[in-house]
Amino acid sequence: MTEEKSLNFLEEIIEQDIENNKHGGRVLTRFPPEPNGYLHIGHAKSICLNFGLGQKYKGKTNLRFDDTNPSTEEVEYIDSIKTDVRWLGFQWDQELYASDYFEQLYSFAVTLIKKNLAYVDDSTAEEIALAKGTPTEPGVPTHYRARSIEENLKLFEEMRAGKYPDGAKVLRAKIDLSSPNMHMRDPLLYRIKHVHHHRTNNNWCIYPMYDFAHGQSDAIEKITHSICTLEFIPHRALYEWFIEKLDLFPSKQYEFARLNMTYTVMSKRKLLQLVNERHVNSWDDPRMPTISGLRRRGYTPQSIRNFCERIGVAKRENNIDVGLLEFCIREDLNLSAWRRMVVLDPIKLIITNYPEGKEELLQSENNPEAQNGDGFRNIPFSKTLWIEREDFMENPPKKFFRLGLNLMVRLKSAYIIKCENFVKDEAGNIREIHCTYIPESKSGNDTSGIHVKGTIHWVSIAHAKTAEIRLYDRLFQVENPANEEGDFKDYINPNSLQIISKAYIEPDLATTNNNRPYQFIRKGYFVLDTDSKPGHLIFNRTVTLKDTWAKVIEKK
RNA sequence: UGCCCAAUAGUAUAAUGGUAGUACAACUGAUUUUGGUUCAGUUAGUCUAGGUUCGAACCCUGGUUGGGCAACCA
Repeated sequence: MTEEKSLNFLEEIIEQDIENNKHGGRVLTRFPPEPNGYLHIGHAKSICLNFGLGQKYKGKTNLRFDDTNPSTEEVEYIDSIKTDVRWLGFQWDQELYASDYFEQLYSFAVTLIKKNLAYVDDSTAEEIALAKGTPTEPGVPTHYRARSIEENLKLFEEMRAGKYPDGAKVLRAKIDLSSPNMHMRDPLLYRIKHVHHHRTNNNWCIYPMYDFAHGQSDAIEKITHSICTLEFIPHRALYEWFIEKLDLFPSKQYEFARLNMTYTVMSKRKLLQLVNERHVNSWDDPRMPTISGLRRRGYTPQSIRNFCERIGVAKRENNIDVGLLEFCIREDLNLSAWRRMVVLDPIKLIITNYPEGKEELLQSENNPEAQNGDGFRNIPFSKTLWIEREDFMENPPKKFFRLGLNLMVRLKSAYIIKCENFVKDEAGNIREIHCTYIPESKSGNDTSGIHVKGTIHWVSIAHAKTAEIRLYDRLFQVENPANEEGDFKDYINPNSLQIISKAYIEPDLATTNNNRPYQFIRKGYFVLDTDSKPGHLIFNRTVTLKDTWAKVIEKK
C-alpha cells in the first residue's frame, strides 16, 4: 500500500493484520457508547476513528450500546447518540446492545463457575475493597473464595432468581489477589440491582460489569479491532483472560489517547454539572462541546471530520488547541456561507449629497469564494445608513483604514464616501456621521480613479430588518479548567454569551428560514438558532472571522 | 515508593537505524471592494545520562517528568 499520508499506529496494526491474513483480512470495529449522556467532540474523535477505519479497510462498524448499568441509562440518550452519529455522516452496520447478550453472558459466568474460575462473594463493597489490598500490598481472600462449585452454582442461580437484595452478593472471577494489576485481583463480574432496564425490563435483577460484558460482546460480534481509550489499558489483561478461559473469538483491544481541548471540559460528569447547575442552558447549548451543541452553534459535520483527521491519533496525552477546531469550521464555511451585511452596534451615517428619498438596488455576490459566485442578491441603498460604531474614530490611529474626519472608505458593493463631519450629543457620544459620496465610484462601474484601503459594511435604515444575535465566546477563561486549583466552575467565562437583541440586517436575510450558514461580512459566521421564529429571527455566531486588525490594536 | 503507559517546535502529529517533515498558532510581505480568503516567506523541536552502531528521535540500560491503576461506573 503506497500512501502519501503516513499511517497512525492503529492503521499500521490493521495493515499488518491484513497482510498476515488475520481474520481473512476482515476488519470489523465498533463504537460502544454507554447511553448515559450526550456525545461530545471527544466521542467524535472515537467515532471518526472507528468508522473511518471500517471504511478505509473495506470493513464495517457496529454501533453497540454498552447498556449494562440500568440505574444511569436512558432511552433519551440512545436516540440522541444515534442522531449524532448519523449527523456526523456515518452509517453503522448493526445496531446492537450489550443487553442483547445478557443470557449468553450469564451462561459464560456459569461456565467460569464450573471451571472453578468464579465465585459468589457475600462481602460488602467495603470489605471487598479492603481485601483487595493496595497497589503496593497484595490482597487477601475473603473466606467466601473457598466456596464449592456446587454452592456457587446454586447461589448464582438464586441471585438471578431475585432471592437476594441489592448488594447482598456479587459474583467475582477467581484470578490472582496478589497481581500487580489491580484489575486482576478477583474483579466483580455481576452485581445485584433490582432496577428496571430500558430494554430487558424486569427480566434481570443481576447485571454484568463492564469488564464482563465488553470483551465478550466484542467476541460475540467477532469484532477484529476493539479500540478504546488509554484508561482501559490495565483492563486488557482481563479482556484477554475472559476470551481465553471462555474460548471465544480472539478480538483484540487497542488503546489511544482521548481528546482534550483547550478552554473547555470534556468529562460527562462535568458537562452534566454545567447543565444541571444552569451554567449553560442545555446539553445543546451552543457553548457546549457536545455534538448537539456544536451543531446548534453552526459547526458542520465536514468541519468536525476534518478536525478529527487533523488532530491525529496516538497514545500520548494531549490538549488540542481549540483554535484548530475554529480553523476547520472557518475553512469549511468560507467556501459555502452566503455573505450578508449585518450591523451589530449601529451608528447613523448620512450621505449629505445623496438625494433625499432616492433609492438604488445594488447587486452583491452571495459568495466570492464559490467557483461560480453562487449568484447575487439585491441590496437597497439610500441616504441614511447604519454602519458599525467601531468603524468610525474621532481620533484614528495610523493605518486606520476606516472612517474619521476627512477619511475615505468604500461602502461594500456601493460607493466611496468621505467623512466631512460628525455630531455629538451633550454627553459627548457621537450620534451621526456626515459624509459625501462620489457618484462615479459606484461598485462595478467605478470611473472615479480613487483607491481606498478600507471597505465597510452597512444597512439602509429605511429598509433594514432586525434580528437577535447571540455572540458566543469560549466557555472557560483558562486553557485547562479541569487542572486548575479548586472548582473548575470558578473559571467559567462570564462573557461566554452576549445577546444583541436588536441588530440591523439587510432585507434579504429576513426571509431566511433554513440551516444555511451565513457570513456576516467582516463579523463572522452565523446560523439560525433553533429558537428562531419567522417574526423573531435569532442568529448564533458560529465563529468570528480571523481579525488581524484587532490583534494590532491589542498590541498597542 | 508496586505495576502499566507515554515523552519530537507554543499545540498536535510524521520520520520505524541514514536529509527531523506536515498542520494549526505566531511573525514578515504580496494580493484583495470583507483588516476575511488566497499566495510567498520567517521563527521554532528530538526530556536526560550512558551504551550498541560507520551512523540513533528510532535499539538497550539507568534517571527525570507527565498520566493511569485499589467504583457493586463505563
